[in-house]
Order: sequence, then C-alpha cells, then structure tokens
Amino acid sequence: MAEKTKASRRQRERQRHRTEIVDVAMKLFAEKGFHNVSMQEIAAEAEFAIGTIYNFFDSKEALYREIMDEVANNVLSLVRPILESNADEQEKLAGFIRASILVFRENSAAIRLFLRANQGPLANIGTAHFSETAVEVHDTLQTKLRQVYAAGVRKGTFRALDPRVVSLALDAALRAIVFSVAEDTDETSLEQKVTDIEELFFRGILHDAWNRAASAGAASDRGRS
Amino acid sequence: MAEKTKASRRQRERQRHRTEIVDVAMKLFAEKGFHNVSMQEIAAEAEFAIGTIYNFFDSKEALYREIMDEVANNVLSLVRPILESNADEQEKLAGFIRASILVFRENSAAIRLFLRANQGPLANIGTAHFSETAVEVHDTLQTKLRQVYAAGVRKGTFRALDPRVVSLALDAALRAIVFSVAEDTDETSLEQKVTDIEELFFRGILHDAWNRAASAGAASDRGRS
DNA sequence: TCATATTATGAATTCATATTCATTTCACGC
DNA sequence: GCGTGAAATGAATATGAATTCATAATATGA
Repeated sequence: MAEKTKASRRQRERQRHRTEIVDVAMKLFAEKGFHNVSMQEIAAEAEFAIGTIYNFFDSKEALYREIMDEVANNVLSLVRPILESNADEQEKLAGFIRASILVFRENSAAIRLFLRANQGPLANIGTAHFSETAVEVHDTLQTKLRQVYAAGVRKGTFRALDPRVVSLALDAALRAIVFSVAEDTDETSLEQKVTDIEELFFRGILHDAWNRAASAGAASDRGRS
Repeated sequence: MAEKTKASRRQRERQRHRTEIVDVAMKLFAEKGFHNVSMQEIAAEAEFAIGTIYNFFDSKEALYREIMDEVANNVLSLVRPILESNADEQEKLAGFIRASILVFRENSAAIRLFLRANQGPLANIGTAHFSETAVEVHDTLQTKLRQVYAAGVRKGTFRALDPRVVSLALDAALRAIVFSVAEDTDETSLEQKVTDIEELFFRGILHDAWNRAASAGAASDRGRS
C-alpha cells in the first residue's frame, strides 16, 4: 500500500511534467505555428532540458500530433452532441454557432491551434498533415453539418442551397469571428457577434422589405454596372 | 540601334528567366507552403542552378515577398474598383462576390498562395509576416467592405449587423468556397456556388415563411433540447 | 546509509537547407 | 576567331535546428 502510494506519486509527478510541456508547446505552436517554434524554445519556456522533452515525445512531430489530436477530440465531443440531438434543424445550427464560440472561450490557445492547422478545406497540405485525427474530426463535423442542412431543406425549413456551400461558409465564417474575438479581448461584444452571425445566416443581410422585392429578380437583374 | 536591340535582347532574356523562376516558385509555395519548399527544389524545377536564383533574389524570403506583393496588388486592382464604383451597396457586394471568384479562376496558383498566407485575420503571425504589402491589401479590402456595408445599413438596405462581422464572414466564406472549387475541378458547379453564396448572404438560409414567423421568437425559443 | 531504478540533463552529433563565390559558359561587338 | 563583360553554375561553406546519449541527479525501499 505504501509502495503503491509512492509509486503513484512518481507517476503523478511525471504526468504533471508531461502536462507542463504540452501546455507550453500548445501555447507556442498556437502563437507562432509549427515551423516557427524550436524544441529549444519549448524546453526553455517549460524549464526543462531538451533531453527531457524527448523522454516524453519521440519527436517534434509526435508532440505536435498529440496536441492536435487531443484538441480535436475535445472539440468533437463538445460540438457533435448538438448536431446529433433531437432538436429541429434550425436549433441545431443555432446551437452549433453558439457552441463553436463557447468552446473557444474556454481554452482559446488550444482552439486557435486547431483552427490554425485546419484553415480551409486544404487541411491536408502543409503543416497539418501530421494529425489524421484532426483532419478526420474536421471532416466529421462538416459532414454532420451538411446532413443537418440537407434535412432542413427536405423539411422545407431551409432554402435549397448547396449544403456544401452552406456548411463551408458557416464553418469559415465562425473561424474568422473566433479569431477576431481572440484579438480584441472585448468580452461584451462576443454575445453581440454571436447574435449577428445567427441573423446573418438565418435571415441574410437584406432588410425584409428589400428581401421580398429583390428575391424574384435577384438572379436576372445583373448586367448593369 | 543594332546595339540597342541586342542589349535589349539580353535584358529580355534575363527578364524571362526571372519570370520563369517566379512562376515555379509561386507554384511550389502555393502547393506546399513556404517552409516546405527548398531553394534546391525551386532551382531544380525551374531548371536553373541555385546560384542563378541568388543572382535574381537576395534570399528565399525576398523571393517569397516579391511574389506575395505582386499577387496582392493584382487582387487589389481587380477588386477595389468594384467596391469604389457608383453602384448601390447591394450591387457592390454582389460584384465583390463574383469578382473574388473570377479573380481566382484566372490564376489559381497565385490566389491560392495569397489566401494561404493570409488565412484568417491573424495574417501577422507565422509565415505571412514577410509581406507587409499583402497584409495591407487585405486590410484595405476589409475596410472597404465594412464601409460599403455600413453605408448600406444607413440607407436601410442592409440589416444593422456589425459590419466587422459581416465583412469577416463574407471574406472567410468566399475563401472557403474558392478553395473547395480549387479541389474539385468541376467547372459547372462554380456558377451555382456563386449564386448560392449570394443567396446565403443576401437572404439567409431560412425560407421566407419561416423567416417572418421565426424572426421575432428566434432569440427566446431556445432551452428545449 | 546504501544500492537500484527512474528521471533529468545538455553538450555533441547529425541533418537539412540557405547562402556564397571562384570558375565556367555564353553572347556580343570587333 | 578573339577579347570582354554579363550570366549561369554548383561544389563548398555556413547556419540553424532536431535528435542522441553518456552522465548526473534524484527518489525509493531496505
């Protein structure tokens, strides 16, 4: 029993060190990107020797991948239930918007890292190819979004737009907002921004009056400067 | 006169070589990102010796910066006139959407490079800090977009959403679509996607009937799973 | 206190690229 | 065909990390 406690103590210590390294690495990667952070830098910032880092992780890539995977799975576990709930499609999308922004609020560095690496659908190219998990998670969420939208279209809730376009646009727009919120640390504006994004996607930017008048001719009255 | 022609010939040759190098470098940077392309690779692909590249550009960064600046200015010169025209705000935004996608069509590698480096409002961080010009161009366009939107709000054409949110969302969504179009080379779908984006932004995803019914209660009827 | 196992250390090594520069090739005018 | 300067060449060098590993420090249990 005594042995067990002490052995466990060791392990806990080690775990703590591991966590410290991961946290520092996450912060640095999120700030500067994979290529612009050296293992030296991570070691120094975490106050360990370089060798120590390599006791925990086989390589820089492995360290990065591990962080990415963890973050990706966190995001997934928070957002997925919303898209898979029993709520109607409109509520699901509204929930997705709110969740995306709240998830960010909780640990901004982590999410920022995830977004950085997965910017755009071209996640495969460049830095991001390290973590298959992260790419999978991104694809999973996009697929779910498309399904929700398509279901809404079938039920007549949503317009018959290309679900691919809608899901990409929504995802991209949310990222952009999330980043912008990350820059100015104004907390008040966040709630307003969420509302604006909801309005924007659900009802568009045109005022209703215009909306109805313009809707019929929208596709035809081009050609004038 | 004879001398002049011949001297000019030399210079034209040299200019052509320069262009070849730039084109190759652009392609590679766009495909793999700055850090994942070596000067060796560029030289080999362009069929020049490494030293030759350095006869034209002081460093890898300088080469990259030059490309970025050029691309950024091209984009600006194509899109800016639209936002500064005399058309009404709705036409300006519609024009912006169409232009963004057409600009891309013309030389996809170049635009892709530009987008890659400027993903998100965090353009400052990471690879992108090489080219101030590119960042300036991005900021300029965002500012113009906001101004157009704000003007539309004042005139009562647009809803009173945060112009920052709208311009960010529009920009981000367009990028995402542009990338996705880049991946599948399906030309037919492009036109449809443009239309969908316009619909999405101008009128939202909700059907009109729902639109009117839901608009009042949208903010209050949450809380049910 | 000692022997052992575990963990941490960081100088030395390795490796991939960026960059340099002495040499060669080439185009042109004579 | 020859002399000259511009342009191209690529082996050699410089640089900046990533990774290794022999050694030191530390904890554990007897």
